Amino acid sequence: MESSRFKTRMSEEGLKSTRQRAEILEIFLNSAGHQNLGQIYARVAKTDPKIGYTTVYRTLKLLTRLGFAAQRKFADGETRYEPIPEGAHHDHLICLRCGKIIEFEDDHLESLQNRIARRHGFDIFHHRMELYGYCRQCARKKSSIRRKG
Amino acid sequence: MESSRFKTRMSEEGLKSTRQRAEILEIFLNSAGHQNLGQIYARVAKTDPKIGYTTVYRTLKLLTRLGFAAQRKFADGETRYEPIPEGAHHDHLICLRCGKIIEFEDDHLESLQNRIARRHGFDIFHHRMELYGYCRQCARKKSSIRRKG
DNA sequence: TTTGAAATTGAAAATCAATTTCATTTTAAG
DNA sequence: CTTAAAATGAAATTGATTTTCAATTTCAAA
Repeated sequence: MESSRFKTRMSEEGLKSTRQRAEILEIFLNSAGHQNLGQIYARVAKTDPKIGYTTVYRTLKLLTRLGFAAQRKFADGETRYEPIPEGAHHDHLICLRCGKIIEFEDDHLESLQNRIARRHGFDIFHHRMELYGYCRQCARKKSSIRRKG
Repeated sequence: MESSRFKTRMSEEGLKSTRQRAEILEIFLNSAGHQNLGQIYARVAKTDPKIGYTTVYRTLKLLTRLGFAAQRKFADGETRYEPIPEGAHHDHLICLRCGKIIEFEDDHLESLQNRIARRHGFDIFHHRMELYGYCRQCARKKSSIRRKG
């Protein structure tokens, strides 16, 4: 379970386990990925209105530092958090109409990146790749109320 | 010349040509790409201290809307502007040590993106791709004072 | 060339998310 | 238990971006 890994990691860092941190992790992991702080706070507050926004902010920052969460900023400028999945690195497809965010993995992309980096003498640590457009459903409807991006 | 294209476009939009706008475009085009507002304003102010920060801000926004500039936000969160180059779309390699930003084009990348998008039923309008690591010079030195990213 | 409505400018103020402060409370090691 | 260190939460601060507004400038029409 993630919550015990979280406790272990906190202990290792000389940090303390608190009810608030446990609740925030719990809620964060059990809700859809790619939410902003306000959304996460709203969920937390619904469960426990005593927990402050600041604590949610600090806990998400901590989760990010300890590798349980990743902070994402897509082209709309909002800061979102997603639980870090077990598997490999992934990138994102983002629908400009409905806001849907889809994660994908692609080995060819990874190797192509390495080839490009080598060509320019770079030693790559990480990357960011986002594809913006219309998802299948939104491409069908041809209305054009765009969001984000 | 870009400045006359700029005038034409402004006229088309019912906007007015001003000394300030002309100077800002001039300075923007004649300095290195990928600068933030503060840096651009500093250059403008050196040429003409009467021009206000707000005007530089608004003009860069206008240049972006009219397609003369592109706004970029890399992983360090800073907002930068680059002149929009004639040629094809390009992506970025960013050095985490010295901050160097290199533009690159790669057709394979473009076609791979389309393949990925198709696989997920997306219709792609634009994308963002950034590779973060050490440039050749910084990879040689092995010091580790990281910046951005 | 003059006129005047509309647009622009620039300083200051407002906004807004992100972050810090600080008094109080809680945790957990000894 | 004790108690030092850490965490909490409300409020304040920061810093970048954006808006406001009175004064100025542009430019199309007369």
